[in-house]
Amino acid sequence: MHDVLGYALEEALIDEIVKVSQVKDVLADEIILNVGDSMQYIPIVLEGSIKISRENDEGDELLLYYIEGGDTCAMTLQCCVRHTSSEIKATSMEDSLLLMIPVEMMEIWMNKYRTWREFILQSYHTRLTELMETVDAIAFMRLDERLLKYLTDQAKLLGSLEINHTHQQIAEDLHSSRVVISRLLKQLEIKGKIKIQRNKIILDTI
DNA sequence: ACATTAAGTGATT
DNA sequence: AATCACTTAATGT
Repeated sequence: MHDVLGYALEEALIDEIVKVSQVKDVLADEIILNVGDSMQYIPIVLEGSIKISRENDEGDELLLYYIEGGDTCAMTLQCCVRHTSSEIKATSMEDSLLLMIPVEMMEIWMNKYRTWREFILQSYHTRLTELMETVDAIAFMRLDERLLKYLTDQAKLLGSLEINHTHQQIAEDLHSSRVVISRLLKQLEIKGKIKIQRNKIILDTI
């Protein structure tokens, strides 16, 4: 744990974190938090990666951003502090390790530890920056560009050039339809940017 | 061998 | 770029 958080947080705080929080194992593609759920814990990703997406009542989805090692989710913090239910859905992208911190510690540590305040503010900032990046992508990029960005982002995050998703899953993340994604992927394959296999897409470079 | 699920295709809006 | 209707291919039992 020290390797992920130690650089940012002071010793006394880390000691407290160890005392009150618990570690949770999640498997790949597990839904950690659904829209409407409420949170008793602030999760911090120790290992692995989490995907944060928006979802409406019809089940339409849109990927917002990812959370990696050492990061926490701004939206979750928000819904913890205000005791409202979640506006977002969190899904693990691979087997991951989460550090679950009881909500009530949030306020106490905000007053007590400067490094905790900075950690939380920093987290808000990076989440907001990432969110703007995806807004840009949706507003200004053509779908084929967005798709390629999606693929390279996944590859970077999972540290693998192979992406084990069906066209359907990709379509859901990008809020498009399966046929459209299939066709765009075919075009990318013809251009030599990717190779397509069943349940799998391979890029030759990031 | 058969059923199920993923991916490809042509036509239409 | 989305949707429909249909085909083909891959995979599990």
